Amino acid sequence: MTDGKAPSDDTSSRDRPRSRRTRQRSVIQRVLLEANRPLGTQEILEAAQAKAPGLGIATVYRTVHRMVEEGRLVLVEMPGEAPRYEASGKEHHHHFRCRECDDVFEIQGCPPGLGNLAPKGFRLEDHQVVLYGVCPPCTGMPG
Amino acid sequence: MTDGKAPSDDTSSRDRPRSRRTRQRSVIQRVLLEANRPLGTQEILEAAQAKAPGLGIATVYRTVHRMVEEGRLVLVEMPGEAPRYEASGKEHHHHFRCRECDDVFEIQGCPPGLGNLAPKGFRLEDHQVVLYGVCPPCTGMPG
DNA sequence: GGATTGACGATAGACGAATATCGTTTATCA
DNA sequence: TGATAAACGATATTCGTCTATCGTCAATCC
Repeated sequence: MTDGKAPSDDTSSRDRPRSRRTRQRSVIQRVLLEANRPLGTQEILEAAQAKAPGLGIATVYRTVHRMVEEGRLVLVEMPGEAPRYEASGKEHHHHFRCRECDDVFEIQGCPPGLGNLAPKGFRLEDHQVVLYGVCPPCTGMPG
Repeated sequence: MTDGKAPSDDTSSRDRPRSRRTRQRSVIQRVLLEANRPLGTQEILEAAQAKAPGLGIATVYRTVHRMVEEGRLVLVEMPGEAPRYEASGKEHHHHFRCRECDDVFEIQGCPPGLGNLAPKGFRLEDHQVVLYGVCPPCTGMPG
């Protein structure tokens, strides 16, 4: 123990310094919460810099971690790629990755029968489905 | 062009030096081809060192890359983890990752209805399903 | 058996992602 | 408005993975 401030046992908010509302932080939060798809740290940085010039990568990491801890953001990992982050609270869903633009999109729904895939003896707790292909814009289609 | 040796257009075997059959290489190959699950480079190293003491990590990478190029091995990537490799030529399948021992197992079968998951406008080309849970040994069950 | 050279092990270096550090800026509140 | 310290940007450092280098070893062929 280094400092004994508030005797809070609540792990999710154990005496963290009172947070401040800064321009950088709100811009990053808006970028993430308004995006309808998971974003990587570099994407976040670029989008945020458009509205807050000079914003640094360290602030992106700081803010993203904070939001994950607060439960407002969830980590989205695609095979072989750096982490992305998306707003939490959405319904169970999966993702589609476009091989042209590398963007990741949310896919509603979940294939039935997943519960029967695991052989006898395996305790199935969770699953993840990743679809690969080309998104509408990249196929040249309107929507 | 830097050197114009043999005028071979075959990409998969363009004038590579004649390969030699060494103890290290055959041990690594055996480890991979006899494993019934994808292995990471560190796993490969440890398993191979049991049969070829002193074997180094560089040889693991060299051999694995060579086997991938030769089409005898395929890359298996799990979200947020380092690459694994498994023998190629198997039927279409997916993987189960045990949260206890971190091993990855092959899962036969494929959930139906995957083709209908992608919304209109998305061109679906491929997919990957990852199951998470606990494998039989780790549940304390016999098999 | 001896020459040739592919393959080896050890390890330094490259690489991308993430974290730690530190002096400066600025949100917050008395 | 002024004091306080949270948050900032810049950047050095760390970390894990992978590659390049190089002197030595040994598979292969004559």
